[in-house]
Amino acid sequence: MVGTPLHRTLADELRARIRGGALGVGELLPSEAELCREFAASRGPVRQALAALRDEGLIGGGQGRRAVVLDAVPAQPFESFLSFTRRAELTGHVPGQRLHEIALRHPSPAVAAALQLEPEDYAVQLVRLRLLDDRPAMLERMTYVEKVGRPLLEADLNAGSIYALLTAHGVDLHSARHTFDAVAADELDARLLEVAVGHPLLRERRLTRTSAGEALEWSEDRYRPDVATVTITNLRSGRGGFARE
Amino acid sequence: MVGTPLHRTLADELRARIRGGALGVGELLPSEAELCREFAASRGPVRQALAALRDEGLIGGGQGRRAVVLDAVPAQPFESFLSFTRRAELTGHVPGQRLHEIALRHPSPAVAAALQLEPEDYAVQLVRLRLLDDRPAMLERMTYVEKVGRPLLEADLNAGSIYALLTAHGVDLHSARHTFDAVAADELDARLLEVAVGHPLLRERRLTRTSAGEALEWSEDRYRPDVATVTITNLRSGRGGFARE
DNA sequence: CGCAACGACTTGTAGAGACAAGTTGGTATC
DNA sequence: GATACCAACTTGTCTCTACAAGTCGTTGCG
Repeated sequence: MVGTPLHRTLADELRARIRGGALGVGELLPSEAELCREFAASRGPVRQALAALRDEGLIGGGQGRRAVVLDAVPAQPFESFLSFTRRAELTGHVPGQRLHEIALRHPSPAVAAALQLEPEDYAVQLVRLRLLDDRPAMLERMTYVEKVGRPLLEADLNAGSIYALLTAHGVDLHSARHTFDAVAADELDARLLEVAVGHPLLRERRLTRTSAGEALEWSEDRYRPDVATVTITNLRSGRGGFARE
Repeated sequence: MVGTPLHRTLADELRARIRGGALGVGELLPSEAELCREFAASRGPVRQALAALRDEGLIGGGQGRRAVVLDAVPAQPFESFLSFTRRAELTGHVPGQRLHEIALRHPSPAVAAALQLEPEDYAVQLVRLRLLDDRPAMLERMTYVEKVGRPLLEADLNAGSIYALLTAHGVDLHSARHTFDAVAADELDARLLEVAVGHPLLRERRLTRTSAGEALEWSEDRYRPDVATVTITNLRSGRGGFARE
């Protein structure tokens, strides 16, 4: 693999050992010096890789103490935050989707402003109905900046998770800002979600950014409250979890 | 300050500049080389400090590009998660409240189950209207286990934050689970929030626990979506922030 | 036997240097 | 004027060195 930074391949290798069971929970990792020898690297990249695993909650440790494997299956708060598919699977439901439309067009001024786009820029917009156990659960209206959205035009959007597709394309999803409120169902909502016009729906508006702070995606999701809700758990000190069900 | 690592004081200093307004949102940070000169440090600690701010979502940037301030108000995860009062103050609004009723009674079976109470146990229940800038914003129906709720019976609930009152009494609030959906306004909602019956409202149901896992509080809050919404920020690796406005 | 001191090992912190890779703005050319 | 190119600047990555600070097992003394 040419082009991938050393610290990254190192982190991937260690992650694989932990997930694969070569390093069990509670076991000690090799010391930094040993890792340096093994991978013929200096301490910099080794420490960078270990810091990454520490951030993910995979390993712990402290000054003077070797790093220890904490958990083989780390919480993936971010992934489950963004992926309806992943969350449905984790809660034992069968996710599904029906693409309503996909288009390449100039977004409306409001959406363009959220994504920091110029009036002449294009964006990929799609409307998709999400299902839980074959029942209409959520209607998502998503807008991607052109560069990110291009691959979606050729993908089979009835087949899988957009989140998985984007990360597979190397898209750098880093942070997301979610705003929740309630709205009355409009014409389209009512038809696709199979409720009456005016029925209360949970609305989630989301802006997703890269680590550089560039906006990538603007999404407006509307949930049928009797089929799907959004759940968050937060601790006084620690990472927050997130779930949809 | 003896004993604190250089990269930490550096991060603190930069954080202070951003929060204090010396570095506004959208502004570019000094380059790494400039920071090295200014603090007479090498690039190591400087980069460590910048990485910390990046993790917090305060700054962005990329290879070849200077770091840029993304957000001046970093997440205050737990406190702002629970306190309407605190959040309103942070966003520059004036919070208010009008107590509708407070009672010591046997809770309904559903609420008793959520709080793991026996049928003969008492609980303190209150209904309170929350205001933002004197406009009705949210109606909260809260239930506390008797031991925790007792002090509330004697407190002036029109004056301040219950969260602040409880922590002042040494109550060990540790984790909270929030579930969001949408409901139609009922009779009481409509009268107090000044909307029509059937109007869509954002509903947040919350179960708060001690660090030992005992349930303390069950709350059902209903937001007027045109006055108040709920916002969460989550990062790929790091704690999620939370805000109401 | 209990305990303190020591030493080997480990991670945390910091400095300096070097090159790669990306961005930006100015300049020369067509 | 539009475009291609280049040079300066900036961040990303990596190496090497050095010392501080913490952990832990061992050793020797009381």
